[in-house]
Amino acid sequence: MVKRTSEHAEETRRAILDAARQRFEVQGYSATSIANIVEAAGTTKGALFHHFPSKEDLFFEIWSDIQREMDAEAKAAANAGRSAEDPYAAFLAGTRTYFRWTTTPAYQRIVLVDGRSVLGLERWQEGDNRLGRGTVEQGLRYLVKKGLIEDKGIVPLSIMLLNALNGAGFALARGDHGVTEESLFDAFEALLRGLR
Amino acid sequence: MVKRTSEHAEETRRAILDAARQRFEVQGYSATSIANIVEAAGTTKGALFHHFPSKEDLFFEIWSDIQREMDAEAKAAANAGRSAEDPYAAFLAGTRTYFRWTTTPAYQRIVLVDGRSVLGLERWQEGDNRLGRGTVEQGLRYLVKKGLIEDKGIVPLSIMLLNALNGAGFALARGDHGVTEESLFDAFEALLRGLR
DNA sequence: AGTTTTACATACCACTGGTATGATAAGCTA
DNA sequence: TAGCTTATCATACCAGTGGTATGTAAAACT
Repeated sequence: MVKRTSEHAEETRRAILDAARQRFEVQGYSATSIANIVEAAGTTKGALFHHFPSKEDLFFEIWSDIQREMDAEAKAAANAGRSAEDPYAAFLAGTRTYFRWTTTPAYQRIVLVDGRSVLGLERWQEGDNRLGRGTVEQGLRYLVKKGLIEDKGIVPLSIMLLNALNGAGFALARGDHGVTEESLFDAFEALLRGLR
Repeated sequence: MVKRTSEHAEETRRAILDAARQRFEVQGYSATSIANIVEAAGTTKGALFHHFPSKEDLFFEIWSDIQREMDAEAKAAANAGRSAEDPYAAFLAGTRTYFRWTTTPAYQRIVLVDGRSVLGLERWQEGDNRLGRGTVEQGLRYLVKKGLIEDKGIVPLSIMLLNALNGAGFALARGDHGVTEESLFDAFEALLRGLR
């Protein structure tokens, strides 16, 4: 006998989201079937398609969740990292948090690898601009205000710095020869401070 | 009546590669079915699976071809761009060629988007290191030799610069607000020259 | 001339994401 | 409370997928 209260429906929804997130993270999107997900979630295809219009939409919701979590954490780190002595400190604290995220399997697999191919350019751009990049841009504007960076080309700069960190995260996770978290972040800091 | 000479076999193989490359470029990997490819190539599944062990292997061969073409062109541009006055010139010429490639649908869709998810981390890393990044590293070492850059952290730097260009290519292709080829490459040049 | 190998073509297979249809409990209205 | 609607699933089914097994004719080789 199955319950049909709205609270229980929310439980089902969460179970599906959690199971899918875990599978997407370790197996990737295409290797994870709907049957896989509902089995792990202890429910059926009917429930999944009742709560989500398609596998792609389910993925998008998980993708958005992760992006939001990352963004909130990075912003918090930036705020906590403010320093009277070094105006770069807040920005660097935020980017370091982001960098750490790019080394996690969840962020790599779901956001950086599969996100690009599953969601089209359009939705990817939307989320990308609103979250990660917007935060970097904000940080750069602060540095401009402090007179540490020229104010032309902030958008191009934010694009490049963010992607530089993405690549660094992968290199670290792959264990590329001759890279450590510190050496990577040192290089990033050198790039940033070189702009003065 | 079908010919069975080895030359004709090579034609068939090429027809499959060409058809697949075109479809992968405009539709992406997962939206392109084997049936699609063999229809466009004017042959059958039997022929495709005779020449390629799997759809993934077929993709890998196309991916490798594109990477090689790009790398050869970038190296040629770097050689042609050498200048007695500006030691950065050769490096910038090479990276600009790479940047142009990152704005093409073929490179974006096949190498930067689908390549990451279709091939695993392993094969992706292998190709990435051997081609694109190796070339950047080589260029950076030259700048070090000229005394323009500190010699610590060349590997991290090459990782970041290459990925910075990747992101720039996407931003340009997507028509992100406030980005042009020149503004992007100016920002890149600023990052590089800031390392002095 | 006879045998093996190459180069396909065709028929099938388990499985995929998605849909249509049921079914039952909860909520809502009169 | 009776009767109707809606939310929440469950099940049966579908066209299409990548891949395999089998068939077949031409070429190459002995």
